[in-house]
Amino acid sequence: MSEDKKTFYITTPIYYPSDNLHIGHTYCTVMADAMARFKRLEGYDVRFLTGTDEHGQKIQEKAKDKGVTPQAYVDEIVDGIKKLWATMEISYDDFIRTTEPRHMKRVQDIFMRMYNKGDIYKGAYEGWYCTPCESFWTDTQAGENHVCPDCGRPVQKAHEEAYFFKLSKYADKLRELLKGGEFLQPETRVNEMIGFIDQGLEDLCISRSSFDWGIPVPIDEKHVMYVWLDALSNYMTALGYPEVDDGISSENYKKYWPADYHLVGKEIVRFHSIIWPAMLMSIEEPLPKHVLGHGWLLIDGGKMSKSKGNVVDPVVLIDRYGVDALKYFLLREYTFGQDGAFTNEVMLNRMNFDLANDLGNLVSRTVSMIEKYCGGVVPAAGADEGPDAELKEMAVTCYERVSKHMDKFAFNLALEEIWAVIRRTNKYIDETAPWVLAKDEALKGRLDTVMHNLAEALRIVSVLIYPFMHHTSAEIRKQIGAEGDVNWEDAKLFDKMVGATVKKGEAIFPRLDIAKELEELEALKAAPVKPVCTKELIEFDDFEKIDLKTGTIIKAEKHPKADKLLVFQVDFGGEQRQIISGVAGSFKPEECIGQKVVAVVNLKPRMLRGLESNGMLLYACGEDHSYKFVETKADNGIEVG
RNA sequence: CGCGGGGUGGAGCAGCUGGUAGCUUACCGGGCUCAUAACCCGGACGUCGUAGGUCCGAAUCCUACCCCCGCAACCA
Repeated sequence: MSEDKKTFYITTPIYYPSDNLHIGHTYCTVMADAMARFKRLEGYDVRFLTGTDEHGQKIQEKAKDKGVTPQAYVDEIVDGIKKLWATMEISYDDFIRTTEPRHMKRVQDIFMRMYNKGDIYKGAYEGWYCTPCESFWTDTQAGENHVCPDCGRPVQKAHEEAYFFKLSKYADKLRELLKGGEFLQPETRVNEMIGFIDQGLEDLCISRSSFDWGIPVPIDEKHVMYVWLDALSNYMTALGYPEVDDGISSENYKKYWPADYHLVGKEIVRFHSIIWPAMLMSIEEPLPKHVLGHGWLLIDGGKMSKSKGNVVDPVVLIDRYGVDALKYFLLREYTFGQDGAFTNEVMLNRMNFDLANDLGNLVSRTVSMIEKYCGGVVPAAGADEGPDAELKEMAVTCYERVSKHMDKFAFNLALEEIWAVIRRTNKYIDETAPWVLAKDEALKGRLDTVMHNLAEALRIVSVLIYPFMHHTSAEIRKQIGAEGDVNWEDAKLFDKMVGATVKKGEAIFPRLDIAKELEELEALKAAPVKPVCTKELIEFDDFEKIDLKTGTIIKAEKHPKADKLLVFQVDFGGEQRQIISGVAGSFKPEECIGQKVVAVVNLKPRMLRGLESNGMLLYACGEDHSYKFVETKADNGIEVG
């Protein structure tokens, strides 16, 4: 029997353990977990994979800064990630780490398959090199000013020998794949990807020799593989593909590949819908059925980032509100594929209104009444009356609506349907007014029917919410006395509870004092103490070389050919200069006029998009690129030192 | 003309394979007392960014424009 079960293979991205995970990673993993649990409940043979992508320059550097080996560095962070998933009871079947031998050997094998196919060639990769840091940077990383993102010093254009994958060769097939309409969702991403292909695919650089924390290229020991092959192939290597001589069977590959769904963030949709299928085309293996790009959780209207200090730590929220409340909120509040605003207030509102008021309170009042009116035992029902039929109908058909939404990963709508049943049940209590029935012995039969229906409705709810909140499901079942394991088929029935013994327990979701919680959450996120000095020490002579002078901006305008640049004319009391700054995001030109400033005036002149900049204005610069002028009260042209 | 997303009652969102706008919350009024000051009912509040167009009919399709926000080869 179980041999014939339909399989369902779902993956999350493998996360990059350069820092601890935040709520965004949790969001993605929670969705995958809910889907995996749902499919298991529906009877599928589910394989759920998550893991970590542990190689690369950034991790090598972080480890170096910390004075540990890269392996030791990632081990510690991965340990934290696994603990987080354990706390949240993420039901993954396998956790793959790209530093594991089972993965590395297989990636090398995949490389060789592509190489032997003639899809990999040696070429030169062009980029920017920072000699003091010995780091290689891409065009984007070096930015318009061509400086090292790390130390801020100028970088030189440089060539690095590297291996390339003939991505361009697959452009037509990829376009066809995307136009098929089934592969990539949501659909809005499809046009984006086709547009990207249409502007011309370049071959992909897949190796690096400027760092060595990676999987060695099998045919050239000077190189390690760049993220593409290394990370993307995890989805197969974890299943034991390809067969290599290490005793791990590829049975799982035969069974579960191709993947049903790769769940990914919108920023890596491109890699999963272009590079990944191209790789698979090269090694002639089946393509995943679907790539799903989910949206981001935005904080204060912007992306969460460490430098802004607005990273939301899931551990804090779990400690305070519990795993289920957090999962419910994440799944209920946001629409798959779209960005959503995360605020503590939105979260606490959901927890209070939906969980405490609607569900928690319903459980509480139901169990209390059955104890009070029926001696704690769920009675048999009499004939339907009044709203009985409507309640039953809504409850026993809810699974259909939930399934329909889950097929589209519309977790929010699935939960909304379940909550419609919960609300209907609350309403049912009002309509039937059991406390009135209880006063008249002649109405005992009717009272029993109502109590029975309430217990059944709650039992169905306990089944339906299982994939999303299995603890809550269990707690409800305990309180209403539902026996046995959760079974999807039971969501279709309305007569399982007669004779069950209810037992009032703690409130499953205590009501929160939102104002107080908001205050405490705010206090918790008190900014971590940052060291004042973040750069290497310099000699006094080095400092002496910098010529700082005061001045006043007398003219300001946008750079005609650049979005981020403002062109200032600055008066230094005698001499007037043109200085360009990348601060268009922080100021409007007109509001800068008359601004007193401090400038470095012995910086070598530099052309910026066709206009010369003669010096540099000083700003207090937030890491999120919000600038504030360093002001002075001195007259123009005064030496600063 | 770089690419993309979005602009819907006070707030946050859904609707967008076209047929006179829906959900949660807040607000006002009422009901109930089994329950976690919860629950239930009713009400007010929107010319669906702007201007055109297609159509018997558009928030939903087309065109132009305005305003926010991301991305521009690796931060879910």
